[in-house]
Amino acid sequence: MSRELTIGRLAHATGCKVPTIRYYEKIGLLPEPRRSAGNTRLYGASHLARLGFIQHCRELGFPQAAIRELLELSDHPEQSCEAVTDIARAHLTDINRRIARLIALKSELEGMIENCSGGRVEQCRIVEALADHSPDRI
Amino acid sequence: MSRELTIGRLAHATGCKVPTIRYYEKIGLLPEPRRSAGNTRLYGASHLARLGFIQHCRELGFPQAAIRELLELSDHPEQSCEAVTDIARAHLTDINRRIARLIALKSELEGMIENCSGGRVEQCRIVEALADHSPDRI
DNA sequence: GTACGATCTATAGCAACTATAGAAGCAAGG
DNA sequence: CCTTGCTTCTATAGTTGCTATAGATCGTAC
Repeated sequence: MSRELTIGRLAHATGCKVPTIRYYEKIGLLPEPRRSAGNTRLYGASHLARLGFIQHCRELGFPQAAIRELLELSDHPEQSCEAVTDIARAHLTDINRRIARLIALKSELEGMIENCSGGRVEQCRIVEALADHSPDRI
Repeated sequence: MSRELTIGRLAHATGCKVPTIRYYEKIGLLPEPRRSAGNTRLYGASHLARLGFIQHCRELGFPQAAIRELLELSDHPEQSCEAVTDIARAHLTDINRRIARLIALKSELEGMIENCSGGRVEQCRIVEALADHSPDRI
């Protein structure tokens, strides 16, 4: 009769795995839901929304600490949203750093692969390049 | 009188941290070195080279399993280097995937930040966007 | 009533380290 | 010779973000 969800149904509704939901509860991202007589977790609409929020943050790559702050902020709608943009901007900076690094790796790897003519490991330019380690090469 | 290195000197020579060197030994990437009378690890030139190889692989983002294979291959120089290029190419594919994903995240984040006019959390477009979770949005 | 799935708890594992605690070694100065 | 102080040693726990496992119990359908 109730519209409450068991953990399995919540998982199905959000695409989040069951152990992950329990994990989010354990680390305090998701509040503990009420339990049925038989000790089964029962979730309401607020849990569904909050888990959706968490998932979207995770998909965007926000670390747990940032998600914790964002949830805290969204729980206090009367505050200024400056802190929210700060978190988002910090994350954006981090993403840009990671992109730059990956692009550098990409070209180094491509160069290595290109130079390899496909003989024996003995003459392999990839192995050679990997072995040639000078600390400030990158 | 010997040119052997203690773990600290090896760390200094490679820029790798001392616990990391012991960790690489524990997981079998670096062979166990001989010990002094007082049980101190003593490394030779081959360890230096191998650690350099490992570090370069790590800098390029190769996962442990790939490094293990690459080391194995470089220990057998008479084999064909096809397996080496396979590993490198697989890693390149992975890097490209990660770049694509990060660029997508970057634009989503940028869009969210741009839309935020900086009022209260209540009206914050970032929080709103995060709360709006539809599974195939990404 | 019984069989099957879902749920429960607690624990261990993954990558790839880093940090900590407490003991023991080693080199140089007084 | 002995102390001071740095290294090194081992073993263990913590990090992030989960995933997997074991064994017990619950809920439901037949």
